Amino acid sequence: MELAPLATRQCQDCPIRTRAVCSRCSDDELVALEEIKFYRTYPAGSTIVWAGDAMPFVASVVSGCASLTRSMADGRTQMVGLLLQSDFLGDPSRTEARFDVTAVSNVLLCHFDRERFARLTETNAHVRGRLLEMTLDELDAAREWMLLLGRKTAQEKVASLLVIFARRLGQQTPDGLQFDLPLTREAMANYLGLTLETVSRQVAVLRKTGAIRTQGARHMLVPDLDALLGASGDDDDGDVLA
Amino acid sequence: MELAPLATRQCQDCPIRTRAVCSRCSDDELVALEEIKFYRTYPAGSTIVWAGDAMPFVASVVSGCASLTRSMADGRTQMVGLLLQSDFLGDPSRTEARFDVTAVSNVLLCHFDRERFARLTETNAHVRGRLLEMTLDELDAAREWMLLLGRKTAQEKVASLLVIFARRLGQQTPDGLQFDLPLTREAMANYLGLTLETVSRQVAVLRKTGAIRTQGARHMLVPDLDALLGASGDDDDGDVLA
DNA sequence: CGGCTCCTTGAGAATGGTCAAGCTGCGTGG
DNA sequence: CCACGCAGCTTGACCATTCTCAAGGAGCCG
Repeated sequence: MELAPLATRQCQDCPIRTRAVCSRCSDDELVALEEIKFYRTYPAGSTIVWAGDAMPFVASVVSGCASLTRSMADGRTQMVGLLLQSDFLGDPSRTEARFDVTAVSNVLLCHFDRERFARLTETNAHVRGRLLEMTLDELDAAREWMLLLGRKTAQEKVASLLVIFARRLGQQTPDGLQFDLPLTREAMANYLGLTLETVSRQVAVLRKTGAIRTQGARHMLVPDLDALLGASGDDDDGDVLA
Repeated sequence: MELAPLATRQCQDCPIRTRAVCSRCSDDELVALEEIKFYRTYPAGSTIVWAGDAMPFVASVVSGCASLTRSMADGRTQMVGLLLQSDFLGDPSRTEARFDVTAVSNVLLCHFDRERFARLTETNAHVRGRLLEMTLDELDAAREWMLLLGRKTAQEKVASLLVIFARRLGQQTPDGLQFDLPLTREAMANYLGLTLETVSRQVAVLRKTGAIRTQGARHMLVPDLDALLGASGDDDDGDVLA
């Protein structure tokens, strides 16, 4: 994974160059960003920030998968966002994190000092425009997720999540779309507003009805995405997730 | 309510001048906005846009209350946003509405032609900056709401909603905070991911425990906001709603 | 005084949660 | 190289919260 030492990586070679917050920048704008950026890796399971902590940076996800979660005093927790490659973390104008951010898999972040980044957005229309666009997309995705949380059955919830992963991570094979689940049953439950037992049972049901086939707990094969979509309650493809 | 004929209203006199998307604009920037704005009223219950419709405008809510809802094919619906005074409706870069927008009470909107507004945000840093800020706030609120939908009990959900209204609409009186609910039981249910019967029963429970007093179905008195907050499951005030 | 819409309340059903036991796969250390 | 231990997963039995269906009350307007 470490193609070049992190400290010397150039923006031009960046794998998320075309999709991240910097995607519209010209070469000389990149130079300004390059000056305030720094990379850091987080091992799977580690916490990137705690809700309420000072948030000295914003960042782009270069690789890996991180989750945003919100918890109640008695321990109930809800995942409120999933950050994948090229997604943006943080709010330039907010000094405190509002959610726990956790590395689900090993994560590589491209950080920017928050204050300097905020000042840069004052003058750099490309960054600010792209950030606005990404934020609006995330807002739509969050609202779509509210429909799932408020109105879908356990069966539909699990099917919906599998559809998302099938679309974003799935490899086409003769037998159908194949992928490895990045989340544990517990993390899935936290995303779906269910218990891990219910998730496990509903995966079993989907397997019995033939909507999916499995190899171990994590490896999934979707022979017919439309069948799975049917089980998800999304008639047409009202798309979900940032 | 109609202090001056709508067509002649000046931005300087606007009740939402200090909080809306235009709040940071200088006087000459307002002139540019004034040129592309137009007012329109929507009676309570009417639909402002349907999901999937062309969206030729964006707008600020000058007065009243509107809801964003998302529905499934079989009729299950979930409210995904509530727009109150000074909130912004629409996405300058999106040509189609992604949600049904409905007037809950009589609503007055200050519209801007979407394309011309989008062009204006290219050059006007104050508008774009404020829009980004408002969008990030809404994203936070949507995520807070996901915790409610996914993890709170019916009791906590109803209490949480009443806390929001008490804070945003409540008038302080010797007996406590007083306000009129802008939503029907059904609309509350659609916001909370419950049925209207469950909402009705939980309001009854809150009345019996003394957390609220009522006069008719809609008028509420909250003698002790902290007691209601306790019932909402928010220990400290992890704030909700934009 | 109807005839609405909105709200309340009850009885029974069902979805999903809780508690509990045991399985699987993997890494570590004897 | 095998045994142990642990994290993650599955499955079962039972239970509780919330939903569904149903009937009726309150307030408002014509």
